[in-house]
Amino acid sequence: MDGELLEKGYEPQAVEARWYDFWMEHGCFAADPHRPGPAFVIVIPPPNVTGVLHMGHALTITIQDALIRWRRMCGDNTLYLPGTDHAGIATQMVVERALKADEGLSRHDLGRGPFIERVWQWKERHGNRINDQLKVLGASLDWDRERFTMDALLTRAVREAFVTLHEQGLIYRDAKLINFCPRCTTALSDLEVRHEENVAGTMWDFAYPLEGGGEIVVSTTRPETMLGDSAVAVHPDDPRYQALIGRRIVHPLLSRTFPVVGDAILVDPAFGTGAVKVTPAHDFNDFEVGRRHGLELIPIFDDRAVTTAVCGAFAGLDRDEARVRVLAALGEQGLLRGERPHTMALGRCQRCATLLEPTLSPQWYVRTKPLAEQALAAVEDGRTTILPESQVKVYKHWLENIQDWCISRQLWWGHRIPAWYCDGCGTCTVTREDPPCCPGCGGPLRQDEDVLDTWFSSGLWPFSTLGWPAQTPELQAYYPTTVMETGYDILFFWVARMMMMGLHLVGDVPFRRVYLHGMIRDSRGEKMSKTRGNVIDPLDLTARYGSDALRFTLASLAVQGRDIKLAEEWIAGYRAFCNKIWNAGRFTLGQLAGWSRPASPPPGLSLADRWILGRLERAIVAVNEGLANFKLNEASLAAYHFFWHELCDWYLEMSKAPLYGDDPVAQQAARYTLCHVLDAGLRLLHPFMPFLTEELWQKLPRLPGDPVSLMLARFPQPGELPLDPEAEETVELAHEVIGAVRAIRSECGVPPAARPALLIHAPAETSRRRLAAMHAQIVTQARLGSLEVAAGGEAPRGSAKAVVGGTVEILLPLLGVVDLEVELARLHKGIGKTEQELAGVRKKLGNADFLGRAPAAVVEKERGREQELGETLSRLHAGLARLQQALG
RNA sequence: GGGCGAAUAGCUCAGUGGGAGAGCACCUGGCUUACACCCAGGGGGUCGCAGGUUCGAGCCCUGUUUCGCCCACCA
Repeated sequence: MDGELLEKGYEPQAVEARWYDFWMEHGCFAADPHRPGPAFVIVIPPPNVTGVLHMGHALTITIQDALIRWRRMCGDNTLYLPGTDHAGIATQMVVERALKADEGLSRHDLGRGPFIERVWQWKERHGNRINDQLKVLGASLDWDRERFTMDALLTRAVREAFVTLHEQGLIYRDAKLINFCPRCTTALSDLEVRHEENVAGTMWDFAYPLEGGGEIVVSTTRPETMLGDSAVAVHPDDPRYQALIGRRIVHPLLSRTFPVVGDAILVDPAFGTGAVKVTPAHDFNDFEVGRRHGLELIPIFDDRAVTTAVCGAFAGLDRDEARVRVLAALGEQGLLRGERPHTMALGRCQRCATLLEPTLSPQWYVRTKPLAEQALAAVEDGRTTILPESQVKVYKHWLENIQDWCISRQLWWGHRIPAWYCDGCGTCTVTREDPPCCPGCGGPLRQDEDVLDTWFSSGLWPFSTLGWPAQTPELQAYYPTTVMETGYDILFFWVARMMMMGLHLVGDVPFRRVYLHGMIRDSRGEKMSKTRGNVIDPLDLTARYGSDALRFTLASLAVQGRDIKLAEEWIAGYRAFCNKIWNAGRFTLGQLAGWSRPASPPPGLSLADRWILGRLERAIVAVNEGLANFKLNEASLAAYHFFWHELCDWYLEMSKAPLYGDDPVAQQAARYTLCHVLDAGLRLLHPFMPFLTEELWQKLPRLPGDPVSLMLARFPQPGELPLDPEAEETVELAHEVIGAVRAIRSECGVPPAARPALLIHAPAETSRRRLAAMHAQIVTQARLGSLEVAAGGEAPRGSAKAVVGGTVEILLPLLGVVDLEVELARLHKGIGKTEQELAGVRKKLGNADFLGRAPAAVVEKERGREQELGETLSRLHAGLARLQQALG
């Protein structure tokens, strides 16, 4: 010990700044696939390269890093692998915006190649900001293994996956209806559609004239799509319309005709007019009707949802204009039959909120059914388990009803689809290596313009990052990974797809365990969003409270399956806890200055020493169990409770007597214990607050063989400390006595400076022995002038009374010190409470059914309570009588 | 239309069959030589509602109300 003094108050900024580089320099994060020991692997859910740290990241990092640090300290061969996602559409939009703002150019002005070059430049300059932010949080990631989904290595994996699936017939190209965003001008998968419910809209009725006279009235929320109608459907059994099936309708605004068809699947005769206009090229249901009846597909919108030439006089209009003009034209012709308010559901673009247009377009798809079956089986047979368990149902339901996955996007930034078309012979070539010419006719080729859905490459992440398709040592040592920790919001987007891809391509599950954390909300439970203005910035919090406090807060609030309502007061509270730890460290280091730490316990451990070691053992069990079961709240709170309310509140105070005293044996024992429990406490807390614990641990006296960093030190394991029930009972008794005296002092208003004489009557010899052993501690902690313990006798006149454990009487003389009336009221209250409790117990014991059917142990326990409460009560009554005597 | 979750102290939440808990807030008293980011003491709850199972229910079952989320192609 160099005698260096700590600052009085804890300043997280200074402490937290100094350790990350230290850990890096000493290679503390580095994984080695050849190392012995069970593997424990977490690959980070890759944040977007464009991303800035938000609360969700802070939570995910807190949980993952706590698990990784814990297992690393337990001796596992850990790998925590970092990396980022190229995030196709998001990144492209960011760079496009910057391009527009800085140079007034669109991506089309630049052209594809130069634009992609710009995105790379942007990524190099601004892209990895989030990595530095992860370091601020203390994430113990192995940066030498950092990956990016567009790296050459991962691009190779994407190519391998695509070609393999294509060869197996699991990737195909087809022209069908797809959700298309007219603003992003790209197709989207079903998952990227944001469903908006209960939108206030309008339902219009209008009449279609029938060829040869008559009309049929249809209802619609999208009148403009009538420009693309190719049928009106009615129910085949509907007597109103049966006769009309097969007749033709004359399009009132365009020069064409189309039929009335009977379709029992689409049409509900009870809804609206019972006749439905059919637009096969812009509605998913109508598309199916079109297939069933061989109807014409008439796309009326281009990829920006502007009406095309087929709309004749209505060409060149956006969707809203087209609606207005069509309604006007129908009105002029006297065909409008009414309108009414109607609530409906709409699909919007997840990214830009634009109303999606179902559009007919050729896209690439993954045939998901066979993949989903494997993913389902792996969860059913337990190769992968999902926590919280409630999410298993959600996972299964989605996979059981899965639709084919549209993986092509009309973007520039992303993995280009490895398909080449020959305009000469019309073939499509999909290969691992770029083909120089058409393998069919030798003619020139053009590559598919589209890129892959970002989630396609994300789906390969657990193995592409480990070198797949090459059989690397990493893949062999670390696949399947151990835990996939992420938010439940991307269960379908990501988790389910990794399961499908990993099982199919690598042949084993990508992870043994899925742990899905909840969403972070504001203190009122609302989603954080820029528009609401309720976003809490984790970096702002770390700046003001420290990363340790933020991490500890998130860990303590992380209850399985629940969203987290985050209020700043929590963080402030755990900031105070950091200060508490700091000061406990300060005290300890002050006491241990110049002391050399023995490797094994010295003789003469006091009761207090043995007691705190017992409490430590229980904390060790709870923290390990909590972490093992992904109950971070239980683990962190167990460590918190031990450190503050057992170590600081009681042990530190009790240790002062031997530490300050002149008995060298007692002093040595106290120093040893103090050092040991603080060390162990820091280890238990380290997964949650890595910086502060490292700072203090580094200053503690070292043992030979100690590693360079706390993060490499051994995590306390259950069963290494002997339990000492006698010490625990003795100290607990003393605590109860001290608590009773303090309560009397406080409630009766005994002046703080007063040092009253305490008399204890304890009929049991065991109690007297225990109290004698704790004599000095009781005197100090209860601030007494003297303490006398006797088997029994007369209570001093005018004393306050409390009873501990049924028979131990606490007698504190108050005559002439305070108003005895106050004590009288206090006693009455205590008696009332005890009576109430006793009545409850007696009621139970008076029930024959309870005696007959409850387990013997439970009955025995209640009998014990009855006796203790009864004894307490009679002693309190005696005290009351005596007090009334003194008053009367 | 299905599925899921929540409802416990003023607030935020733990507590999966036997004595209602934590943190914050509140009240009282204390600058006691680690810490006022602290210490000690205290007040405060018919555990959403109604039934049921059980010797015993905050916890299990049924129904119900309110709130939230997810999934779903009703014009």
